[in-house]
Amino acid sequence: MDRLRQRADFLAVANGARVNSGAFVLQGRRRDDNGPIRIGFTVSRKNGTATERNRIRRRLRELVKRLEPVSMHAHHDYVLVGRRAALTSDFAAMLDDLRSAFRRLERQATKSRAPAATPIG
RNA sequence: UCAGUCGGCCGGACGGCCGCUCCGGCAACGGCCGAAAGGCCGCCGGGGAGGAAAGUCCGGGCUCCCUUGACAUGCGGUGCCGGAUAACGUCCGGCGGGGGUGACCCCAGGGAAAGUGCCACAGAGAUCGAACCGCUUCCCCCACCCUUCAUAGGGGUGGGGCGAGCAAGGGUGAAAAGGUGCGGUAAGAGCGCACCGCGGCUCCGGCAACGGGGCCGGCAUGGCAAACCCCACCGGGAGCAAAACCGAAUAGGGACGGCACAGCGGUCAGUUCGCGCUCGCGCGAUAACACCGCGGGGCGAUGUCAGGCCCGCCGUCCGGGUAGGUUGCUCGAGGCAGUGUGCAAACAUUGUCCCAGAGGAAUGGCCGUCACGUAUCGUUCGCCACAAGCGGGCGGUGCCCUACAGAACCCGGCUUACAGGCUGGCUGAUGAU
RNA sequence: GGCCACGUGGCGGAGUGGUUACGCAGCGGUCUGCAAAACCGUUUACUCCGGUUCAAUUCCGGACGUGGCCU
Repeated sequence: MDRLRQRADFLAVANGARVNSGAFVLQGRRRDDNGPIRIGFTVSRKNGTATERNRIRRRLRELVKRLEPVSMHAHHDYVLVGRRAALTSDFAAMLDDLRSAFRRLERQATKSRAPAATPIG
């Protein structure tokens, strides 16, 4: 699993499907190549000072690490947008939220996109 | 003991599980790629946020641009004196002014007798000083009183007017032209005197800012320069998203080659071709270059008008350059300890250490134990006759489970934020000896 | 990360060392059968903390906030 680093990639994922949750927003997009899963994190200036933003991003990163890899699909890009609630929310509860968010994202993707784009993995 | 003041330092500790990043090792082991050199993953060892990393307010290094140097002008900054420093608006020592009983704190603290400007309202007057009320007085007029039997005359008191003198007092104001006291005068006034203040000259101390003394001047010179300005000193501009190297895709530029000939109308055309017949006339068609007219798209900071310039497709090569990558990137005016010089800031020297280098951005996530703090409950001890109250110890529980805050090229400062704790000097008050 | 600019009523927006215009909005009134429009009156402000000055929204320093540019 790679990290998303280019600005263009982030913008592309932002146009894909999205799912809101209490502490974060999950965005996802299928890529048309054979690369690995890539995930990026976005925490904007509105969420607090640099220290608080760092902490939000680290907790989100830890969530993804703990997540079962089955939840994510190969050659997809994902972006987690941090919210201020991620600073103080209970860690186990956030993990459950992330699992359900991935399931909802998958349903949304199959529904909104052309039927040819069947989920893989 | 209480209150205060000025510094210095720290800013959780230990452990478990799972991770991130950089450097080194791959001599050994496992896996993958590769013909090999070797690379990657696992593995082993080590490093991994701050006192402010912050604000970006100053000063440097470094890089590019410009001048390719010096001076002047302009613009910006600094501003008691001396020192420290690579430099500074920083720091240290001193001077002056202000505040505090004191330790100590605060001050952009050069020039207002070079010039210009401003000083609202109020007030008579706000800057080559002034005279509203007022004070004094010569003369004139009026009223009353005294003198006289009465008038005149004379004297007195009060009021008014003109002129002269004055600036004490009142009033206005942030500020009114030295202040206080005594003398002096018609009333007053530096008019005279003493002290204080101010200015000039001079002597002494000090590198200097400045301080102390003497003599002289009767006093002139209101404030604002964080208003313009004058004087002295300093400063070229931009910033690591600087800059250097490598370098896709797309568009565009240049060269070469190939393919096309491509807006419409006219001229070209008294041409050429075809047809007809009354045989020199009629009808129809007529390419390119070039020229003319009309028109389409694009271009100049904008609008209108006029004018100008440019205009197709494919391939190969060349140069610039974007995304992206690599470098810049951490050994430095470096930290710690000792010694010496100096009141100090600091400097010199010796020894020792290597101490973050990320790049949508690592240094973490989840827990446990302990310490600290705080709230509350229980218990116990001291002060007290008891109670209440105050203070302390122990235990349980809850909260915070730590404040402010996250390197982004690197240093020296300043400023701002900060739970809690440790520690040193000094001052005042009170008590005891 | 770096470099700039700006903070004036509820909103927009001038201005200046001496009691802050103007427009819209709000409130009250006149007019009207009731409204609208018009007219009259009226409430509300210089981001905060220090300094200079007799006096600061203005000048100086600091803090906080907002916006823009390089990317």
